[in-house]
Amino acid sequence: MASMARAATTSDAFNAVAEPRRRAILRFLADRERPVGEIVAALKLEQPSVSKHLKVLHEVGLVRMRRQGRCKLYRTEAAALRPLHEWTGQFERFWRQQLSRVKERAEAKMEALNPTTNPNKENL
Amino acid sequence: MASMARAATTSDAFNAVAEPRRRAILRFLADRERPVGEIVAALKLEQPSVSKHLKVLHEVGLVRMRRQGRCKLYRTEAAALRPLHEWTGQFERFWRQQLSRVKERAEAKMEALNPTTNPNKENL
DNA sequence: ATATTACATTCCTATATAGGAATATGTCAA
DNA sequence: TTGACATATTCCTATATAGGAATGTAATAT
Repeated sequence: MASMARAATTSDAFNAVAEPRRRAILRFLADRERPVGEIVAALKLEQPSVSKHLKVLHEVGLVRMRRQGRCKLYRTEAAALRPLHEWTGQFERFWRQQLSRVKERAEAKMEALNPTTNPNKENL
Repeated sequence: MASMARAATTSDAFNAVAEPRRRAILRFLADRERPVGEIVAALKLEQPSVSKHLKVLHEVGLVRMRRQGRCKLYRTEAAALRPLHEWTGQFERFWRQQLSRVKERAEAKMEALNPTTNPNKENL
C-alpha cells in the first residue's frame, strides 16, 4: 500500500499495452469480435492466459465484451488507443527534424564531394 | 531465469514508456538537451530516481547522452518513439469507423425525430 | 591534494505481475 | 438432471521493478 513497486497493468492503457501478447490480442480483435477460443487457437496461447490478458484489457477499456450463448465475444475498443497515438504524436515533429537534419548533412556532404551531379538540387 | 514474471522495463520502448515519470522526462527532454539537475528541479523528483529512469530510457534508446564537463546532457531520441506511434496508428481506421458509425446513428435518430430541420443533410 | 558539484549505483523492501496447474463458474443440449 | 463446452478464477512461484537512504564516482575549482 505504501510504495508501489511498479504501476499495475490495469492502471492505464500504456501499461496494458506494454505486454506483447496483449498487443497481439488487440490486433487480432481489431476488425471484428471473436470468442476467446479463437484467440487461443490463433495466437497459440493457453486459455487461462488469454482470459487473464482479456481481463486486463477490459479493465482499462481496450476491449469490449458481449455474451452470446456460451461464448463471450471480445472486440478491440480502438478509441481507447487514441490517447497513446496522440501522446507519441507529440514527438513526430522532433523525429522529422532529426531526419531532415540528417538528410541536409548528407546532401551537404554529397555536394562537397561532387558539386555538379546532385540530381535533387533545386537550381538544376 | 525460467518464467519471466513481467517484461523488463528495459526490454523495449513500450515497457519503458509505461511509467508516467519516464513519459514526463521524455517530454521535458524533447526539444533540447538538459542536465540531470534540471530534470530533478523541473519535475520535482529525487535525483537517484531520475538517474534510474534515465538509465532505463537510455538502454532502450529513448534518450541520448553527452558529457559536458561535470554535467551529463540528456535529450530525447524522438525517432525511437516512432514504432509506438505506428503501432497505435494501425488502429486509427477502426476508431474512425466507430466514430462515423456513432455519428450516423445519431443523425439517423435526429432525422427520425425531426425530418425537416437537420442542417447537415446533403439534400437540403 | 582537497573540497565541491553533479550524477550513478547499491542495498533493502513492498508490490505487481505472468505463467502453469488445477479448479470453479456459467450456459446450453439432451 | 446430467453432461459437455467455453471461460474465468485461484493458488503458487520466480521475477522485476520503483522508491528511499546511503554511498560511490567522475570532473572541476581552489
